[in-house]
Amino acid sequence: MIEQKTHEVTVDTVIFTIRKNNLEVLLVQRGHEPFKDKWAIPGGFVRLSENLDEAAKRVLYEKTNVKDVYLEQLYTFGEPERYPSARVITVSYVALIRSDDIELAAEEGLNIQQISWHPVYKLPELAFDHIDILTYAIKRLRARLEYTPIAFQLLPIKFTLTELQRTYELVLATGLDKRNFRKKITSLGILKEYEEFTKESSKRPARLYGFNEDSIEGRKGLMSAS
Amino acid sequence: MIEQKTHEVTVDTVIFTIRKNNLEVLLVQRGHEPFKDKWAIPGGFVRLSENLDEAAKRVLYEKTNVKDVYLEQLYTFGEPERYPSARVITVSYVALIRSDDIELAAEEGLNIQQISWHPVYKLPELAFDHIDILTYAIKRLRARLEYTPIAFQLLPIKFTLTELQRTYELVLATGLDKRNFRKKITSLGILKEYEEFTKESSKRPARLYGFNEDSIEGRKGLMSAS
DNA sequence: GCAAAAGTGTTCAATGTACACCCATGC
DNA sequence: GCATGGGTGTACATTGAACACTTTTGC
Repeated sequence: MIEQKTHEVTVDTVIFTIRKNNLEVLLVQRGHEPFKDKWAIPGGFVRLSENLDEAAKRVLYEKTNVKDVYLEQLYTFGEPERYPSARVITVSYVALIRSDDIELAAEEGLNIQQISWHPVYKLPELAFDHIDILTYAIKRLRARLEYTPIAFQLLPIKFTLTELQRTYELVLATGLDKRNFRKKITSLGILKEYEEFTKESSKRPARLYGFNEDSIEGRKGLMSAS
Repeated sequence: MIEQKTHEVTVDTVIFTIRKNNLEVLLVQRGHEPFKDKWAIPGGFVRLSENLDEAAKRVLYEKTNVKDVYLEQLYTFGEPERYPSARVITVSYVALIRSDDIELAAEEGLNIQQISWHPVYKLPELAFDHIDILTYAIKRLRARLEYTPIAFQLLPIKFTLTELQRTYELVLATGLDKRNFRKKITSLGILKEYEEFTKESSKRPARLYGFNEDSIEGRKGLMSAS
């Protein structure tokens, strides 16, 4: 690589959602070199006036028009050669959003870029070292899910226990026992029952639940495969 | 703050050891402004030719003359005002070293700096946002200790079970039951027994143990308070 | 009345926790 | 012989895992 005077600092945000019965991630298709036409995790330069979290939030908002979502710093990648012809250090983030909140932004600028969702278990070829970032993001997401009530961030405000279980199964890529799942999740005191039921389905209506905001932090582990 | 063209990127490494029956951290006393005379976590700028881990290793080696120690990236701090008059983003690391390996380096340069160990539960006033970094480092260290066989990194190659337990207790800041501790730790298959015993003590000799390198990764949780 | 998803309990195994006494040594 | 830290086992409680049938609805 060419030696130069400064580092560039970017944030890259891995944005997950549950969509079409899949765990999906938002990617942008690059409109120019390097890695033209390859897919990349949305990111951008950190402005001098903003902190890292703010930069990640800004990128997220620019791409999806959502604010106030779950956002967590993941890891900082800084191999000298990770970016061709410049020293770019990237601070990666993980974000979780509810798919019904989303309104995807068209990418401004000269080259019209594709921006779209991809199932995490069936990814296209990615630019830079983004496959490493994404792999690590999935690992972190799984670890978080087993410790903290984070799945709610991926679901609508009101959801059924079956939908919640499905979310766990999609993220953990495993099957879970229905009775054990319900026993465990209800014993945590993080759910509130609504006196409402699903209607649309042509089957037995399911009770709707929500996340109990009071019950903050520090819970014990969840789930194991069945 | 003054707007400027680039970010600076540093690494700061929180170096822990067990010393004098304490969990201690290595700090340098600053010889100049800003924060003259305040204590700081050892750090340095990331060179353009090295990756982040290499930068952290270099800093560690410069201060302590040790190599090949446990080193893990912690978190990246990037508040615009965290550093006066410049935008400095720091990638923090945690390192664990065996106190008997250490040979503290005198700091080169114009101002002679103090470099010394401090008990983590009795710290001096720190420069910048270093108290935040250190607080987070302790949190991470505790979490790691409960999941992975990391305590060995803080002990001599050969150690007694009492020393190992003491290490857990110092890091977790809690008391542990001797029998339960021994039952648990020996059941993990990560220890090897030596046919050697302590001699120096004026009490009953204790068997020495070592870390079994074969038993790699992915173990279950450890310990809880008694 | 039947197809389809919702809902519900018990048994067993594994793990965690509490707890007290004898042992080997140096002095 | 005594002071000091080393070393050991059992009973109970909690948690996790396996497993199958009844209920409610729309058609």
